[in-house]
Amino acid sequence: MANLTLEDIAKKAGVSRSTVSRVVNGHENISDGVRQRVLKVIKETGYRPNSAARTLASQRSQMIGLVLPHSVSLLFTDPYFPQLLKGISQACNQYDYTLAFFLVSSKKEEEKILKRMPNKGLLDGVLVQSGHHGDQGIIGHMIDAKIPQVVLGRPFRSDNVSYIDIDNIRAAYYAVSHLVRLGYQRIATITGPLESTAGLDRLEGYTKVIEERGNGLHQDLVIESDFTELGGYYAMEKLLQKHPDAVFVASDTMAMGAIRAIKEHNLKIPEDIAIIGFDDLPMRTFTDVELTTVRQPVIEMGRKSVELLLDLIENGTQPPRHMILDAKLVVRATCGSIKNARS
Amino acid sequence: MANLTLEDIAKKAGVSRSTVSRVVNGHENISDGVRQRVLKVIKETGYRPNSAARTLASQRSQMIGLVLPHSVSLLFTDPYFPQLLKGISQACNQYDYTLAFFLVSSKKEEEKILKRMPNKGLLDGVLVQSGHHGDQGIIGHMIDAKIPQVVLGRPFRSDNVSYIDIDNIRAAYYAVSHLVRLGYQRIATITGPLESTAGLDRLEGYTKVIEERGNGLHQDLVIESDFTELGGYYAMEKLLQKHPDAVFVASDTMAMGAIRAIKEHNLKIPEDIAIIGFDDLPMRTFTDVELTTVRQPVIEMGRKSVELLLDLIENGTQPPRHMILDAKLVVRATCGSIKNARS
DNA sequence: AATGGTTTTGGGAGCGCTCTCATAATCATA
DNA sequence: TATGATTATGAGAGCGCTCCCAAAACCATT
Repeated sequence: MANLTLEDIAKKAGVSRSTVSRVVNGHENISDGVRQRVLKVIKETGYRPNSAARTLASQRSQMIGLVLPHSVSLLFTDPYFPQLLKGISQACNQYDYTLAFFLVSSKKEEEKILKRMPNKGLLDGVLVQSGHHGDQGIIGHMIDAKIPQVVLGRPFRSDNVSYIDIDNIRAAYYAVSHLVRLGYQRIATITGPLESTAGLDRLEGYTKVIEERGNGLHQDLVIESDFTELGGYYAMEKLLQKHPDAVFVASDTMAMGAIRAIKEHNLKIPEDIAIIGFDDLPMRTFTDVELTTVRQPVIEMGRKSVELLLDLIENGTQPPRHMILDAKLVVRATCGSIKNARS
Repeated sequence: MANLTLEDIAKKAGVSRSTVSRVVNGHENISDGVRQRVLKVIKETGYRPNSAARTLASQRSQMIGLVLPHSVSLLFTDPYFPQLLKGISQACNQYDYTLAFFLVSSKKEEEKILKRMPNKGLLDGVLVQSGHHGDQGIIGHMIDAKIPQVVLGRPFRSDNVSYIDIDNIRAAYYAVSHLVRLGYQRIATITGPLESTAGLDRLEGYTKVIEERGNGLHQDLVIESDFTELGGYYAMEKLLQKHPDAVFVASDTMAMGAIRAIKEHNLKIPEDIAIIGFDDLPMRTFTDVELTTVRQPVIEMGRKSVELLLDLIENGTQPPRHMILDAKLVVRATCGSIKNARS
């Protein structure tokens, strides 16, 4: 009963190995009688095909990798990742692919992983979380190794690579416009790290609105931070000295830190300072803040990235494709209402 | 340059396939000259061994699976999982194993995954997150398929399975004892789901302390919940009617909910109600609460579980092993001090 | 120089599957 | 019933590696 092979099943069913293979893989042109007989033997014996042999013969592993580079491993406790993983997992399960997970927590690990990954017969393709300068190494490595690849988040050099992302510039533009529309005058921003495209683009959206408004862009209302709660806290501490009446914070996690700083100064949200975040993570799981924020469709992004990658695997790498998903502003309590802003 | 095989390298280096294989796998008894020559060719050509062929020939995939069953997929946004994943990943990287990730988000997915996983040549072993009744199916499946397995968290039937966990009874006992020592009189508890061993054991630790104290166990100070923030919130809402002066909450996430409820009633922590949580998750990333809690060594648990599994894979499954790690009480602000409790 | 022991190398037989090609069975049509 | 077209099945050649066994090369003895 231990480890049956196709050949064993074939013998028991009185057919050839090829025929059993056809049944297992659901090919056509099998007479019904034979199929039933083979299926019966398979069920009785509990036969499971050997994945490695399959991979070797077919040159397809039915497995894709997800790489979270060093630059994001620090942020890994952010609820963004469980969501992403959920979307990716669901798609993998749906399409019968196995997901190999690579969390790179140090430069040393990166080397090891990069050595192991391009092995033929291991992965059919990879998803790489990106957005940071430091990730170009991994992305380039995959290109060199000719492994089909989809990058999550626009990478810095995107001309020869497929990626999926939202339009961060537009989303930020829309969020900040909302603050303008509500009548806020001194609108500040806490940005993500500016070695990330997300950080850069969200700042660009902000800048665009402020410049269009025509009152001029105050550099001291712009503070770069790092997508962490603590970073948001310190950035807000500094910002409070400049007395903004609204802040566009480039991530929900940083927004939590900013809110903590504001509360410590006994200021009220949104009465004294309005806040808009970015991500729409399930923060309410941990806090009671009704954060106005930009919703990133994280789970959907995970799903779509898998679908895009599988398409790339099936149909060759043709010109790289760029998939931009919609983000939308979710208005809750922290941005205040028009009435409030005017009073 | 495309896909070189051992044979190609052998030809280029003027040796046999076997010799190249020996060099690649770091075997001994290779003359230095030959080794250098082969290594040089490998470097020049960028040769990478074919994983599938290796697996097929050696009957080892160097890959382990991590299964998060349906019962935990709902809790997956809990920061517990990123931490666990981090520990597991690090160990996998260290020992040159690849991690296959299976998040089961529905019964239907479970079937598919269980069909795929026991394939020979896919996984050398699996880690199964557990603690719930519902997971016995998956655990049993692995036993039947004779796949080496380590369960994360004591499963309900643990006699024929290896697992790793902390001593939840002792940890809870210790935490509640601390509250007693501080002088609290009406100590309540919000439990985890009682179809989980963790929920059950933490309640048992609580019960033991209360009974030993001799004032009797008040059933209305015990409320079962579900490890979510919202669950903690509602449980606390109910509990507040019974006027406890301290609450042992069986998870940090629930504690956050409980704290939210307490604040809404304008009660002070710890002056009016003391709180002890469980997990020591990086909650301070999201809130400013200085939560007294029981630290689970989650990352270490991840690491150790991999080591245990690899040991099982190497040395056969012998009698199942049970590894119990230490948890310890981390005293912060929410449990109050002796002074405070007496005043 | 012959003997026996130790390293180092090569050859071959799989591992269990897929996939093409050839053959056999079946069917429809004249 | 013979003919060709169609469908169902089998045989064989790999996929690229590991690992055992035998042969060759090397080494130190006597």
